[in-house]
Amino acid sequence: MRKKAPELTGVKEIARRANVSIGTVDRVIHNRKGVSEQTRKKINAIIEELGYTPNTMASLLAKKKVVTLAVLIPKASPQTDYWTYPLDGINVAHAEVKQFGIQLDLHFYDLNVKASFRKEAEKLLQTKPDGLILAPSFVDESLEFISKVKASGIPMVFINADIPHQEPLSYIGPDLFQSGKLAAQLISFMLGPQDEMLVVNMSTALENDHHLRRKELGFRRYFEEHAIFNKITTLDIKNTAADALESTLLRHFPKQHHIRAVFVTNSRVSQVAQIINKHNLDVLLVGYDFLKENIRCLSNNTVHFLICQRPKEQGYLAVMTLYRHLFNTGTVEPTVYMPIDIITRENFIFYKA
Amino acid sequence: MRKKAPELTGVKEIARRANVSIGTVDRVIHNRKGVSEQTRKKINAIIEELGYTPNTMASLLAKKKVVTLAVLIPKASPQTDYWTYPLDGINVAHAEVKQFGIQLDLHFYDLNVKASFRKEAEKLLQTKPDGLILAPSFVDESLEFISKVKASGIPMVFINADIPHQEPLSYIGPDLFQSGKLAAQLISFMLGPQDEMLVVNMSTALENDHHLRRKELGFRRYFEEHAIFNKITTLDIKNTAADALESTLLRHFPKQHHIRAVFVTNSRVSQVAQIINKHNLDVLLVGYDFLKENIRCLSNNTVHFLICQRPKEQGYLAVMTLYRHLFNTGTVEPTVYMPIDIITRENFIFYKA
DNA sequence: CTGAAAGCGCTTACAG
DNA sequence: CTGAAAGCGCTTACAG
Repeated sequence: MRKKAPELTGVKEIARRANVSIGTVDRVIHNRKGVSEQTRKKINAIIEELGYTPNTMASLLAKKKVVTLAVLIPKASPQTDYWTYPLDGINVAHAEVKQFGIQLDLHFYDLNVKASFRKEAEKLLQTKPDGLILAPSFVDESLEFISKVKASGIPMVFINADIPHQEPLSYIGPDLFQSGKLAAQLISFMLGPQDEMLVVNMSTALENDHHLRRKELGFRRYFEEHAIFNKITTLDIKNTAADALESTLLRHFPKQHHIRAVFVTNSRVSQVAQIINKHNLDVLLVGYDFLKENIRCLSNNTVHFLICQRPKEQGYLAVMTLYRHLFNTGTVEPTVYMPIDIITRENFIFYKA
Repeated sequence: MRKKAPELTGVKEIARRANVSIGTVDRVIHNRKGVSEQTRKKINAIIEELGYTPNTMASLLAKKKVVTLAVLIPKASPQTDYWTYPLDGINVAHAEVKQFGIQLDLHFYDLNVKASFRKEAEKLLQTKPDGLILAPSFVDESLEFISKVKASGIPMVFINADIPHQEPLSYIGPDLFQSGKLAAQLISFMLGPQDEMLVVNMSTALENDHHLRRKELGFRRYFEEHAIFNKITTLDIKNTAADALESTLLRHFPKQHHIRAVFVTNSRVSQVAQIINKHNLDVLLVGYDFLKENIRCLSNNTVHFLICQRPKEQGYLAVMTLYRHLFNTGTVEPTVYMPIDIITRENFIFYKA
């Protein structure tokens, strides 16, 4: 680690060459008004010639900016720790950028209580953040909130679920349809001519249904595209209590059943696994998300494939995207679909969510 | 974005409270000698009380440090563009940290020419870098080089392949054995009782063989562990020319063959795919790496699974690890096994290598 | 063992 | 339209 050569650099050198003060150079660099066209041109030419790029650290230091990023996502519930992962990613990213004066303002809502979304959204708006990370689970409530955010010009990143026609700064999350197709492909590898399939949509709340629907559509599309005509039955389960689930499920597994595979369209696959295991049914089970219970099912071979879309990375990228946007570092993609990862018993140990 | 409150912070505030100059505070912060035990204690107490952490940007700015990271990896060859990915990752990471005065010193060697490794290694050492990223493909040559690097105290990160007992600052790469097990699991899903399997190790050079061997071992281990006794035949192919490959391969696919699956232990799976396709053999094909030719085989359904270990991320993490080490930001893991990703026709579009 | 001063490269009032 | 000066939080000689 040696010192740089001590010649003049940066604004000073530009100022020297242009025969102006560094203040004027600064004005040109930031396109501020109050500079004659002539000096502006001269200075820009020198900047060009020198290939000058401003020193971010010096700039940040002098500005003493402190920017607040607000986060509004579901809280992790006892039923599922899914939302701990995006939060982890948000915190990791924050650790990397907080030295630039970025602070977080975290808000969590209850996925079972719409009112909690409204309340946190309201609180959040009071603080006038410089950027927002939103998981828009409730469509109507989100739409109302989004319009307010837009009105105040706060840049916004959606994670985990998109809402059409809202055009946030960026959407970072899964392509649900495609993940359904992937599930279908995995199952298709091991499908005999007589085998049937079950699609299980489990959700107490109706408002999340369209997500599950997208996955199911992708799933069915795959077989259509490949002219595979095995029978597929859909099961919509609203009562997800253990015994209700068990009786519903068993009704579809009669003595002489031909069901070879079950596709559970969300992270509740472990509940299905338990029942299938209990009754010793020999089926291939595919579901979603790298959760503790699900990993356990992978280990004991009751779930065979988990599809996962890097929830942690979604949180990480959301912060980084806002950082890049607010500090003018690099460009921002309007849509970032996460890779669709396949997790099995043999590769989950190295997976990092 | 508002200004911070204008109270004193950092070294100045500490100095004020301790009734010393900021110079003395600086000495204590960096454990430099020349401070009485008494003042040291007093200052440390205040630092503790304030929960002070130094401002990295200010520190970096004042230091004007420029640190050089040397990179020694294979060059991408016409046969395979694999090594473009780690390089991509290295460049992305560099873009993120170059504002901190980090520069790269890139060196590439030819995987078919050991002498090229020696030569580049020699050149690299002349420049006395502050850190090194090494892909140690040739074991003996690497060992020699590593001992020199160690002697000069340069911190070193291995990527893509490990060398036992060298204890670099960090190894970032795959667990080959485990990836072989994963390949076995994928194949096992679709294996009938009479089905046989083929393991194909393709390599002109002997020195890379132990890598392929590790994968094969993992592959075989899986079946042992699960008491699956389908026949597995190994094919070691040194002459990888198209026609030689074809005739060797065909010898193992007689008219009444029972070979259901072929596991190619490296990225040359597309060469096998071509032959299998040409002769209309109906087998499941599993291989390695997210390369253009391989993706094409995924698309036309001649290769079914590609196993991939994020070469780009390996490069990215290598730079970040050295950065963290040299700038004392965060901790460094001695071994970082990459996730073992499964790529199929239905998820490769969102994969980012 | 300690302090005062200059400086890193940029930004921000303020003065003219 | 332009310049001179102070300052961001830290580091580095240098002086004592």
